[in-house]
Amino acid sequence: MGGSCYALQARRTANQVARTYNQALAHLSLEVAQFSTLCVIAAEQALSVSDMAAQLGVERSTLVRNLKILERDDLIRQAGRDGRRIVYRITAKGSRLLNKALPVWHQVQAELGASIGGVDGEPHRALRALRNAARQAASALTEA
Amino acid sequence: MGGSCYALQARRTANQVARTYNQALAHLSLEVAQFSTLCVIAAEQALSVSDMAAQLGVERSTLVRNLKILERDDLIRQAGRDGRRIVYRITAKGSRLLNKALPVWHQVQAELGASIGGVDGEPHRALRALRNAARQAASALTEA
DNA sequence: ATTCTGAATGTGTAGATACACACTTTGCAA
DNA sequence: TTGCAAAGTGTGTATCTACACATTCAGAAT
Repeated sequence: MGGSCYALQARRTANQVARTYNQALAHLSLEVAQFSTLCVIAAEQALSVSDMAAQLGVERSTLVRNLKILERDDLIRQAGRDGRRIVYRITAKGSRLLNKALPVWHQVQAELGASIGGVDGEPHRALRALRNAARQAASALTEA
Repeated sequence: MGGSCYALQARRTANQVARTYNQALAHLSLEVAQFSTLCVIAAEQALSVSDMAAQLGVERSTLVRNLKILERDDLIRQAGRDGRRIVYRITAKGSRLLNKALPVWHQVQAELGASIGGVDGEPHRALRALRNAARQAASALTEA
């Protein structure tokens, strides 16, 4: 019964996938959540914290704590404010780390893709579909 | 680039799905992770903590902390040891809460299923495929 | 100029996650 | 019987997550 819960299935999958990346990235003392955040900041889109949170799919307050850790480790820094917006930029140290992490990330991506075997974008589609369904369901349930 | 990361996609999806369930369960002060754990214990399979952890797809040490919270809230209790194994059982309070949570859970499941639209088991298959791929990839990368 | 509204960010608190390490018990082997 | 290896469980530490609430600031209305 509980085993068919979408939340449990999704969490199990996310945990296992994250563990796979984290094991590969461990020697760099970098977790995949931090890697993703670094990638967004390195893209130099000058996003606000709120926009980054939306792009990463995490709560804004969650991202604030994660950014503090990256800043503490000197991987990113605040690059002034754009009005109320705070813009972060990647540091030289962050760029070096990201450059070391990228080939590792590519390797895991390739390994995962190979294990899945099917079309490359297929899991992405399934995940996005489930995510969107969850958003819709949340709205539907809130109204009721 | 980072946006195509399987880990990010899986995490975003898991977070969004969990949020949907959690919002629906909020009035019971129950989170979906706790709900899943309660379901496993209510099944009365007399599992060890390690086996439960495997079934739930979380680290054993993670489950230990989660069980402590359920025990603190008087929803489960230790039902003696079977050799080295510790067996937990659901309490009367836990059963009452679970009975209140089940219809909510069913509603969210139904809402999610409707939003997905396709065959019911389809997201489960996609999630399981990705999970297994991650396990395989982890093994492959560890050997290398 | 003052007030007010809303946007953007930060904090308190609490749970979820996991790696590394430590402890306890069991069963087997010398 | 004693010692040891493995199974099972617990703890230290750190990160990730998010809701509720607080704070700060820009721009608009009066």
